[in-house]
This record gives sequence, C-alpha cells and structure tokens, in this order.
Amino acid sequence: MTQKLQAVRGMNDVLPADAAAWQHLYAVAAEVFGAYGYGELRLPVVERTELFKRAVGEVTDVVEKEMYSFQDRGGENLSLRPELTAGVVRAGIEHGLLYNQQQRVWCTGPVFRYERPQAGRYRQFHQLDVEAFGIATPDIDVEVIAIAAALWRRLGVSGFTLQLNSLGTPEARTQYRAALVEYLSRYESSLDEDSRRRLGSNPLRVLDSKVPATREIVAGAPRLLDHLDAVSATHFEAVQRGLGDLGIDYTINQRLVRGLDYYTHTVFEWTTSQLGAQDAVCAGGRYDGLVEQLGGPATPGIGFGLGIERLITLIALQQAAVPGNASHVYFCRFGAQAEAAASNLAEQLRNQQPRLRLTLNAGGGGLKSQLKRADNSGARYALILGDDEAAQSVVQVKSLRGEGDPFLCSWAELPAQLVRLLGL
RNA sequence: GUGGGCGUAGCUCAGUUGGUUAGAGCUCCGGAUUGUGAUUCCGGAGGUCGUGGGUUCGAGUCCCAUCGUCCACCCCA
Repeated sequence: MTQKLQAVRGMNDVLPADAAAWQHLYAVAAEVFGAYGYGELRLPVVERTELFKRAVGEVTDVVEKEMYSFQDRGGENLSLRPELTAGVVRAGIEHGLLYNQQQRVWCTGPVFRYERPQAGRYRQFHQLDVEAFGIATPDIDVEVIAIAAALWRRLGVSGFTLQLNSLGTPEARTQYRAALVEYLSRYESSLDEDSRRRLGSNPLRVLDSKVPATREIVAGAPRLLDHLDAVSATHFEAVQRGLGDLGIDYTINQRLVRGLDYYTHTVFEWTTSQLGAQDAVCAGGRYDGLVEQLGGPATPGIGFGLGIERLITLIALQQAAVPGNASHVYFCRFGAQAEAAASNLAEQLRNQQPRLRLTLNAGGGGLKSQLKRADNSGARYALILGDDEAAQSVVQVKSLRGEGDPFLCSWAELPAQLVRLLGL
C-alpha cells in the first residue's frame, strides 16, 4: 500500500498565515519574562528516560504510557521530553546554577506525549515554561502566578479562572494520603476501576475523578487543606494574600492535585471555558523536593507550563490583536532596464530600512497580474517601476488600501517617503 | 487505550431509491484598446470521489478492512 506522505499523527505544521500569532506570542512572552528578570534557558528535546521517571513519577500516566521512548544506536534509553521542568532542573544541577543561589529562568519548545489527539491536545505540542529556584518564601509563588496574569494582559486575552490549592509539605501530604486511603478503602467496591487502581498507586488522583459515583464518595472525603501543617497553612495563606494585593482573582479548588508527582505546597491552574474539554491553558506549582530528588542540593522551586497551542487558539477565538507579518510594499517591475533597476533599488531600501518588509515581484507577469499579486500579498503600497519611470529615475507609489492617490517619487527620496508613509 | 461523527477540486460543500463524459461557490490563471489591483462581465485550469478489497451488468453512492481527521472519555498544557 502506497501511503501518502504526511505529517505524523498529532503533529501539526504551522503555516505562514498562522505563524504571525506564534511570533507575536513568543515576542510578548520573552518581553514579559524578561521584565520580571527571568533569563532564557535552551534545552535539548531528548533526555535520558531515567530523568523523567525520577522527576515526573514512575506511576504517572505521562511516564507510564505517553512517552516517546527509544534506544539510540549506543543502547542508551532516551525519551522525547514530555514536559520541560525536568530538563530545566537537570540542566540547573549540571551547570551548578542551583548551588545556594536564586535562579529565575524560562524555557520554551516542543514537548511530546503519545495520546489520542483531540481539540487542544496533540502529540507534539509546545510549552512556555517559567521556573524560579532557591526561593522558599510565598512571595515567589505570587510572582510566578503574576507573570502569567501579566502575559494574559499583554496578549489581550481574558476569561480565565485561576484555580488554587495547596498540597502541603511532603510529610503533610503523606499523612493526608494515609487518611484518604483509609477513607476511600471503605468505599472501594463503589469506586470506578481507574480510581480503585489509583488507590494503591496514586490516591490523590482519585480526588480528580470525573466519575459521578466516585465524585460523590470524594465529596465526603477528608480535606487536604484540613491536614496541612502549620507551616504549609501559613504559606498558603500568604500566597492568597499576595494575590489579593495584586488584584488577581482566584478560586480554591480542593480537588486540584495535578498529575505530576513532584508538586508540593502551592499548585495552580489557569483554566478557560472556551476550549472544550482541554481547558487548562497554564498550570504549575511548587516542587521543593525535586532538585534534591534528582541529585542536586536541596533547593526549593516553583514554576508553570503553558500550552502554546491552547493559548494561540484562545487568541484567535477572542480575536486579540496580532501584528500582521505581511509585506509593507510590493514592488512591481517590468521592462528589462526597469527590472534591473528595481532589483538594485529594493536591495538599497532594505539595507537602509531594516524594518521595511518589501516583496520584489519575481516570475514576470504583466502589470495587471503583478498588482493582483501585490493586493493579495496584503501589502499597503505598491511600487511600480517600468522603463518610463526608470528613464526618469522615479517610481510610482500607489496605495492599495485607499490611502491617497498614486504619485511619482524619485529614487533618492524613496526611503524617506516610505518611512513617512508606513510610520516605520 | 475506549466510544461516536466525518473523509468528493487548493478551500467550503452539493451529489436524489447505486445508472450515461462527477457539480457549485470561493480561490487561482487569462481576456474585456497594447502599463494599473481589490468591483463587474467573459473564458480557462484544477478531482484515479482517503486507500485497499468485496457485492453488482453497473458504486462517490451498499458491505468489510485500513489510514486520516474531528469530538468526547481518559489524560493533561
């Protein structure tokens, strides 16, 4: 069977028309993260499988059944990263960034999860990641959450709900876990199959279940927040106060437990009702034990991962402004002399005005069809250079968007004229 | 991994109870006095009807399989 050559299932191309939104998002994100003093970290897409097993957790779905794992030619067990935090921590430890110091970093790139694709869920997707290390106080929890809020503001997207919870210290969590298991065990026969399995492996995830019968049981379960030790409770209150001071609204969701094992204390999720079932756009939390768990010095950390595809979808849905990437001008040229002159002129213009986006007609065609191309390109102005104009060293400048009548402009004055017209 | 919807021109779709050369709109290309777009008029290009089997005198239309896609479960960003 000859199979048509096509992209791998769940892995999408981003076409030029859509890339404008991506570029805009990256530009704004880099600016916002930079404004908070976060530096970019660039990491490999492939890591040792062991890293994710130890960081994310051996019994999580992500590691158990969603990783792209393989052996390379040397027999190493490697995986495409299913998330970014583990790699960030690995790099931090490896390069000594986490020894007794603070680090604020961000990271972006593709991540991979072998899942059944659906709206907002792909096998290769992209995340923006923000992480802060070496700061145990709740002010950094607030800062990290505020960064996301700032990003929404700068992008002009809205309608999020910030859900907040605390998992407490590992000790508190262990204690709570025991209480929860004891409670749930009493109803074991009434639980759904998944939940019964998780009772042994990862009981907190049962809280998250959507099965009605299980939810009923969960409703009467001991509450995590009631089991917080004094330190955790104080920390959580401080986070809430800090968010309140910044005017960031939130709701406490006691069932928010997150699917990755490394979280402690604060966990949060920015969700929206506009994306269907995959409603989490940005999620994260504190992971005070992770660095040590991966062989580094005991170092507190907190961060979030943000789904770029989901955010891009929201931007489109809410029609938030995205600067266009169309050319400013389309240069029409015809006649042997004029074509050569136009080619030189175009180079000069681009050199003198690096911000100018100029498409030079190629492939010939009559003026009519060239102007058609100019119009379709989305350019604001057309430059027209035929042999008549060339003989006088001028070009015709013609608005394609009803911004005044065509006029002739000398080659010498053209750069200044374009700057004026385009507001470069 | 489970369940359901859908796969006909680049795009959005129509194709009557299976029946002669598979249609429309948009896009694209060309033309309407030889150098002026987006409007109008005329013309043109473009499809092995996802793929492979099967039923039939005959299948885009029915059956099976397969791939893809969409949505939900699950999981998460």
